[in-house]
Amino acid sequence: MSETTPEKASGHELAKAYEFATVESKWSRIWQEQKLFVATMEEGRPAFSIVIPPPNVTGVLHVGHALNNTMQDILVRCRRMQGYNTLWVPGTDHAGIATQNVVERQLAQEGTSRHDLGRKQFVERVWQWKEESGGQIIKQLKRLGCSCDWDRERFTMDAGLSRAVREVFVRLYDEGLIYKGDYIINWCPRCRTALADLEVEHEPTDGKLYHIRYPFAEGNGALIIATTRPETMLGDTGVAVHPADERYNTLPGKMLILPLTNRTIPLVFDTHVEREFGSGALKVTPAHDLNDFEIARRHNLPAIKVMDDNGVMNEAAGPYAGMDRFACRAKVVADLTAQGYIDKIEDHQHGVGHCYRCQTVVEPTLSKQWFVAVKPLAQEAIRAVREGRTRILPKIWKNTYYDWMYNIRDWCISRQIWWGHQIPAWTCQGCGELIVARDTPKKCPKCGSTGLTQETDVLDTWFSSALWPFSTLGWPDKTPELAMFYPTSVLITSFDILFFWVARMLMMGIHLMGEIPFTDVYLHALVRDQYGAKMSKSKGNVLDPLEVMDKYGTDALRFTMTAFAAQGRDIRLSEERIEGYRHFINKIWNASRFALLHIKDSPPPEARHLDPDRLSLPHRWILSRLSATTAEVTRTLDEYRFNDAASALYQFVWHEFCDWYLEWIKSDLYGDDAQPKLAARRVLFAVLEALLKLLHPMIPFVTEEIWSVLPGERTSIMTEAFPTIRLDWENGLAEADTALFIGVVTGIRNIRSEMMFHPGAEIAATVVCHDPDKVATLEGLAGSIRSLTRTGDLTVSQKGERPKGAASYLYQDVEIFVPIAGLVDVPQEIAKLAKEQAKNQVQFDKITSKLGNQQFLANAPNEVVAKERDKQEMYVAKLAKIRESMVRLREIEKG
RNA sequence: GGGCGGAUAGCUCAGCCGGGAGAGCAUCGGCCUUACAAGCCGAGGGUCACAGGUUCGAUCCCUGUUCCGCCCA
Repeated sequence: MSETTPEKASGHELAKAYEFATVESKWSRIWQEQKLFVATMEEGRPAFSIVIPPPNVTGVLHVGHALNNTMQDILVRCRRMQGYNTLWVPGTDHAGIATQNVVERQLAQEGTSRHDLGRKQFVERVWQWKEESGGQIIKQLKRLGCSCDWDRERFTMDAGLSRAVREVFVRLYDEGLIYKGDYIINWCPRCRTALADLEVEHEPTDGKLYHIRYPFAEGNGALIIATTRPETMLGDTGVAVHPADERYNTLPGKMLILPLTNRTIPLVFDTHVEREFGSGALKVTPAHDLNDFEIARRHNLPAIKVMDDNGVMNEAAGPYAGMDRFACRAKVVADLTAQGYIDKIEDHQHGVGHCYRCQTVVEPTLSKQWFVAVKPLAQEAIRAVREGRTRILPKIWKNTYYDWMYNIRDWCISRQIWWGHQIPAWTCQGCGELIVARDTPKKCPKCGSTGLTQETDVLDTWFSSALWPFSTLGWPDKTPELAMFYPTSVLITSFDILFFWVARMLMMGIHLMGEIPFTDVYLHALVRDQYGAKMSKSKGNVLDPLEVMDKYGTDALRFTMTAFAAQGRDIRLSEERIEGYRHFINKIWNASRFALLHIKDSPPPEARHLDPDRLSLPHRWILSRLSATTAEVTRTLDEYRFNDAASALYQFVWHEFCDWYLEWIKSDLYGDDAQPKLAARRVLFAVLEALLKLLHPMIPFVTEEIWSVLPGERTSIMTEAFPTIRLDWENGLAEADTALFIGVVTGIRNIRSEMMFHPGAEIAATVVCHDPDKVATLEGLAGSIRSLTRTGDLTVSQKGERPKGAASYLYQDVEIFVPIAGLVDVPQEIAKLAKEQAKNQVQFDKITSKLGNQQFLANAPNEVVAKERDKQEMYVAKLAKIRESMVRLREIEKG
């Protein structure tokens, strides 16, 4: 890269206001045209890789994506600048149910349906939709500035990934880890598909608890069972009680009559019955409840399905056949009441499962489905985390991960929809043989029949996402990409898909690659609105990142996200915060404009050759701060403490570089003295370059724009080396001297402000300090102090008395006086000092009693004790000064 | 029912291995000072939820309580 960018502004000037819109679109285009995001694969360089958590192809960018991808981009841009071979793989997820729903809604509007179209045409139609309107989010990620290698964009249904899916399916089937079986699964009657346990959301719902009388088949009396779903009783094949329950232990072998059906069902004893719930007797509906299914298995009870795939009662429900499940519930209750079987009905709150895609109440149903036996895979995945081969961060999530992994149940992976990877299994019409194969078989290997029908179900979308870290790198082929970039360096995602995705990637990666898919997992918070509510369109509290970018600029959004990325559970975002950080972007812009006024004729400095020993205090200080800030940014980013990195930079740029350094060196920059002027220009230039580079990963657009107009031949700032720590620049003495300087300047300004001097008015000031070193330092800085405080006469001395009629300020042991002829309100000054005295006395007493405590002296570390002694000394000096001043003031008061 | 997290300035949140309570925003006062009013200068504001305990010393560690949020069943 040696060419300069064609859009380079002329004359090294920046527009008066930062116009983010044009700048952002310009750089987005140039970065992509120049292929600056394309992964490098050079020998001898360390590798850094991330796979993007693939957003749904139906998705549009929301603030969660903005947060997630900003974090990834920061790391990727930073590592790229640090010289790593860097790859960030982008892509989208086919989102089976969600996408199918979108297209089905379209069809409904056109007055047709997927069934009218047929499977083949429907799937074509979905592809068409995907090509035309899917993947909007990719454009939006580009707008966010994400430096993904866009040439490697993947889709979970593309040819390569589909091949990987088939390969995995066949391998796991051959290993006996995938099987087909009858089992209770969660059924969504609206989507008409099975769901995995994870895809069911339990919501507390107000319902009723129905206590129903089941009469004994022989003799009088009845058992009372309690249920929240009375309609399922039509499928009851038994009643269970706990074997140790004294209420029922005299009843072995009894039969009961199931009301409304007159079926006779047995009473069984099972230790899984909760004795405290209801009457302690449980109706057993094996075809519509997971626990009942397991009880039934233990007692050989049959299963009767009473509902069809639409949630409508079937023939087995007898007279209730054809009724919707909820209508049936009402009718069953009415009939039971009429026939005297209802004991009582109570209000009851319980968790009801809803489909995570459409919120329909899920029905547990007995069904033939495909499953992954995940237990053996989970064991390996647990071990990888236990042994620290994969780190889960923040570590509070480790236990959640273990809990889930230890209690994991087989994963239902078949879905009765059309959009997805059709299961590579065929049934022979001739002999009934089940064939699972990578390539579509021509004939049955057993009987030779060509009458093969493929399984109609498709796989859970998460099955393909679980392969993402290696399928996107070309697996099952052995590619150079896999060799260089697998395992990936870090996965950054939100904690809510720890189970859905992270855990499954770990299982699949370890099993199929023999190696973990990523060394770090960083789980970040969910973004909520300013009141802590989850953002949702129905609540209308959505902050649309696209609107935010239009209004405040992408960098403002990105910096806000970075500043908010603290490790925690949620982030409350409000527009004011974004606005606040837009000001920061603007501040950088303006500071750069100022710098450019002074460096526009300068050649870029060789930072390496800056020798702090030959520079004056402001330069020694800012270089020291620059190195410290570089260290802080580097360290915090290594630890994923994005917010700390952001605040370190915010503090440095605004409050150190702008507020102090720039103001401080103005006298040199505007002065006539050539040597200090040149030094100021060189250091200013070097520091500006460094801070732009430090900021670039967080706010790429504004930094690139400014970079491009700096003097000298410029290529993209992206290709520059990230600043490194300069221990030779770090200078504790310069920092201490500057703290003193700032303390004194602030003191004088404080008096000016308190005494209501006009900001333009010139004043005189006297600074008194017993410490000769400090006096010497301050004398050397007198010129700067005067110009930053508009002071004409400034006296610095080791000994001095409080001038008559002067306002005062105390910075540590430094006394500052500003004479105010006749303006000083003596009683008010005395009151001020009294307050100050009280405050300091409290601190002094605290320290003194601490130092008088033998236990403290014996137990506290020496450095803590020494620190306390220093503080005590400082307070002694400070209190002496206050007393002295008060004496003088009292004398004046008396006249 | 089991588990996890949170409670710190008006708001949103930092606060590492226990050693003088911080930031941003908001507020108040003064300024269009030649990079920036999207700015500058100055100021005020906290019983670190509550009650115990450990310790020379607790916002921090331990126990309990209250409230809020989340996950799993």
